[in-house]
Amino acid sequence: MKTLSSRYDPNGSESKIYQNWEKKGYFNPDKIKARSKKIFSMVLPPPNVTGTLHMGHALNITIQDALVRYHRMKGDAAIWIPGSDHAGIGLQSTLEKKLKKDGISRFDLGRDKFLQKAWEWKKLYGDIILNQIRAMGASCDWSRKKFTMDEDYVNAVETAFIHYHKQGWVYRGQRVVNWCPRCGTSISDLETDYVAEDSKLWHLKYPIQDEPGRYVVVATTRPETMLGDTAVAVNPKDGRYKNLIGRNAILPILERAVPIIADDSIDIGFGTGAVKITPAHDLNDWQIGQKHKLPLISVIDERGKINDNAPEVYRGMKAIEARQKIVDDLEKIGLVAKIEDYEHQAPKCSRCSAAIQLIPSMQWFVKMDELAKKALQAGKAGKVKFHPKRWEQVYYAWLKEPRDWCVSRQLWWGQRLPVWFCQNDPERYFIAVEEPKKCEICGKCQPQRSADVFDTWFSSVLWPLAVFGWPKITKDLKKFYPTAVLTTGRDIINLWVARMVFSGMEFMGKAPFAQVVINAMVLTKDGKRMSKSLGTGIDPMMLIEKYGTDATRFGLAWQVSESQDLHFNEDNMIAGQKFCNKIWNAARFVLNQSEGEKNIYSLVAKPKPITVSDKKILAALAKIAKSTEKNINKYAIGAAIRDLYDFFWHEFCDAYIEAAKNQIRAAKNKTQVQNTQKILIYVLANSLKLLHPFMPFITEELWQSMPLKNKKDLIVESWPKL
RNA sequence: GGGCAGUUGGCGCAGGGGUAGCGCACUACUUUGACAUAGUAGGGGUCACAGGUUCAAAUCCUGUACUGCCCACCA
Repeated sequence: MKTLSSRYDPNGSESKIYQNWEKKGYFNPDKIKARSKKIFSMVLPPPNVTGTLHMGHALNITIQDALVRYHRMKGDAAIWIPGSDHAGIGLQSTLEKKLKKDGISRFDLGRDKFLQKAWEWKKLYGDIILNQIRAMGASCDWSRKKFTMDEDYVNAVETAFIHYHKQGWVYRGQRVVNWCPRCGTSISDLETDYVAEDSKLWHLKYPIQDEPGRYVVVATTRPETMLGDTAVAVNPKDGRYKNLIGRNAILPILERAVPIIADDSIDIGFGTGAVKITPAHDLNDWQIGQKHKLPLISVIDERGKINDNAPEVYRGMKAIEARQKIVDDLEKIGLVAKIEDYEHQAPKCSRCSAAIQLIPSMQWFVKMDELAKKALQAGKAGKVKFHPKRWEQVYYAWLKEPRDWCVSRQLWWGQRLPVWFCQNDPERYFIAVEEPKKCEICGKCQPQRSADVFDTWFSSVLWPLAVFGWPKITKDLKKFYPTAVLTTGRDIINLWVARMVFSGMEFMGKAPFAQVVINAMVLTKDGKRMSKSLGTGIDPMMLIEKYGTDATRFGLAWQVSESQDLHFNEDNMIAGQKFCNKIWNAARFVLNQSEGEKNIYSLVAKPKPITVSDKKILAALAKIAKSTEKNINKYAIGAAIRDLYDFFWHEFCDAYIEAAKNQIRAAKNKTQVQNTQKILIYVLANSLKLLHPFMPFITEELWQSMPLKNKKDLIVESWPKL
């Protein structure tokens, strides 16, 4: 083994080893013979093609790859499907930001040209991402990779929508939605971040009609919405206002009369106990408006500006500008009773951070009642289990009271709704996948397809079905659905996981995965969120170049514990690098012992211990094999790798290898020497197997040099049974 | 406002009713035929705080403080 240098260098060998695995088809279970009847299937949560992979992805890939490699070695038909997500609003807003730097808006380009640019972006980043996944050593089946806008995937999306439509769960309606004026689209509650902002609570005096000098004082954080007020509401139990109920207040400036109504939902203790009601621009007010049949006066448009329903002086102003002007104008006429400092939770677009406006808008919805019930039942029946268990609370909390799902977005990048509007009667529409030859409404016109696209998640939630060919009942779908385990971040339990469960239940009658593993979140060393914009992000590729893939994977896995977020520390990659070196050199020593001898040892027969050290190391090996398996089955990969480290470094290298040197020196005959050598080979070989799921490259490389009989590549070797 | 986590040596973390552990960093010695990205030996912690249960608490219970995350339409 003179060819092995005393330092392990990952850079030369990793990509060659990966190519060899891929070439031999090991990632595709159709190409290798399963040794067990079990099937282990998994889908990679598809990364967004918005940018490159981050440490969170790296951790997730490390964990998943360890799982799939373990099961492959167990002899299961193991499959792991890779792919990527078109990330509707995410990519569109990223691309628009980039265009803006060149002074171009998407409207300057037009839909077709913009989409062309989006596809170029997708190609560029999609390829980068796929190469990153490879560099991580991920043993996923590239022959089956998917993208959420592949032709067959779009078909799956449309099929799902039409199915919901046939069930009567799809409806179109005007609702107050979160609207991002920058992205120009509705966004969901889940895409809205609330940011604490120092603001004011303005107490405004609304004169009572026919009673000069009397006022009702309302408290608001958004005075500009006063332009669209259609009522003032008080709690019916509130003694202060009892005699005002049923009368009218006059909106100042506008001189418009609005009724004073009673509603139980009003909190007597907050502000003044009287609330201005703006059904068009507030969710709560919308509901009150529905209940009391109040008119809807929209005063803010889709660009976040005051529209023509407002007095001329305010028209065209941004909402925030109008706010100041209205307060000034009211102060001039003495109708501001009080201004309090107030910390307001201001809604922001989670994609672009623009201030969200609530505006009424025509959108498409999917009713959640039946679907949420299915996901809830799947959980309660134990068909979907969370690790750690406590995350199921998040899942249940949301499913208990889900809002109907607004599935339409006013974006360009995405799958378009299969909805067609009649040109002669634009309020009427029908649903069809293919471009219709004639209008199903009037029979004459050439109907126009809706410009809306689906919410990104509408397609993402079909991932575990669509990657296997659904809606076609393919061989893959039959064989690999449902998957075994989903590993993902806690931030998308509701957005993605819960909805995948009901999609699977609805379309396949089975939950799409039995286990959900919620990974630790990778934070900076100081516990801050890693983000490119803050400059706190770390590129996993940089670590791979610096330390090698195995060391990077080791460093990540080493830091993982079940319950904790992970404060990323690069020192752990150094530990990984050192560990690789340790494995390398231990192997060098062991292989030197058997120099010149090839293909002589068999792992089938366990060697006989002679000395106390022999006994100890064989017992320790049996123990670590058992605990590693147990840890993997519990998804405790951090515990698994930490125990393996201790075993290999301390019990094998520090204790046994040192003892072996003495044993060989002190041996009375050749048999005794050979027995020690045999144990060294045996323990090393099995250690390489146990380490392989976590550190695939160095273990495979060393395995190639092992003097073993009937050896296969390590990736498809059998998991040790000791 | 509700919920969930965390608080253990300088840093990052594991453990978990009965002499406090790991990696990195630190100190001393060692280039001996696997490895100086190493070995041997060592220094360093009243396990956030206050009560309680117990023969025994870092570990279980209650409360407090701080940190972080999630959920929620409080105008």
